[in-house]
Amino acid sequence: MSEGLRTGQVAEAAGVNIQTMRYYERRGLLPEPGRSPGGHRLYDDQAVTVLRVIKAAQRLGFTLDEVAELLETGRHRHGRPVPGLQQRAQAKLAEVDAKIADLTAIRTALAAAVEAGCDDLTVCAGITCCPVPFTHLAEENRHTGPCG
Amino acid sequence: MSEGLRTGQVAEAAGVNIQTMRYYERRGLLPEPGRSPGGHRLYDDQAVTVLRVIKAAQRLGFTLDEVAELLETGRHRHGRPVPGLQQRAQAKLAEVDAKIADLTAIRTALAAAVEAGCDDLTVCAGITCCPVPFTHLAEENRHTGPCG
DNA sequence: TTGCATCCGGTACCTAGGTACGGGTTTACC
DNA sequence: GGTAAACCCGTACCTAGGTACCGGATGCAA
Repeated sequence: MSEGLRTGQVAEAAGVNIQTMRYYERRGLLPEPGRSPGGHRLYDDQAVTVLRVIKAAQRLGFTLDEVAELLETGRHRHGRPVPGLQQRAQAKLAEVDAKIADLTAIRTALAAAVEAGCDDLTVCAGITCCPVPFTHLAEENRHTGPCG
Repeated sequence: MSEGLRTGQVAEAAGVNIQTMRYYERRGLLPEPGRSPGGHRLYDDQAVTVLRVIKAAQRLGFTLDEVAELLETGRHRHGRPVPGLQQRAQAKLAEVDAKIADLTAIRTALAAAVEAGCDDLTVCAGITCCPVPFTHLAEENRHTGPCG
């Protein structure tokens, strides 16, 4: 019976381990799929997408809890009003913006290093670019605090 | 003798644990500082900056190994030609650009969710925005591979 | 010189996020 | 109906990145 994708197929398509899928299911990141009469999981192909989204968000430094939040914000349960969702979404948005800003700073510093042709370079030996990179990133500890 | 900052001061200023500093030192992320006659570490205030940079990069999803690479690219040992540095810098740059792109995708989806006023919304119950968010993020597995 | 805060190195422990193993079903195909 | 591959659940184990604890030494002020 090929009514839906089996665990292995989804895992393969998304490039993750089967055990990882079950782990995500336990953590509530991956919705529980239907089952075959014999108890085998049967996914629809959105599962693959979800998995890829999870992995992408993770690479960007979100924890699994944050990813869960992100996903829920995104799917927002179709019309059922989730209280506080607006605020959480706003907060997430700010967080994402901050990350983009930081990455942009890194990007700039990196691009400068590349452009200066660091492989053979004595030019900058004293200018701003050298002593420590990405300085503007670190000027304040705006991200410090209860780490949340 | 207050010739330089002591471990505790630096840790405090950067918002990290003292043990963590020693850990970074062992990992080669934080250069070994000078010592007092009695063996206590004495840092200059750049150490604080470096620590903050490390933490910022980490929040963006870089591993400590990657951060080390990033830092080395940035400081590039003042004029001593490091072979292959150009290439590594280029690669890092591409990586950073990809991250920015992904974050931007997430940002867009999130902004849409906010703007649609998800708290009371039935409007989109069927449109692209709903079934799974950030779809464009996941369309291909461009990041898949040996995970490097 | 006494005393308390701080630091030292070494080792043990902790959390997040997986991954592997084992013994037992289910599926799918001949 | 037989059988190999894939799946089930539960539990144990692993890596990265820290953190905590310990007994002993140092720094510095009174």
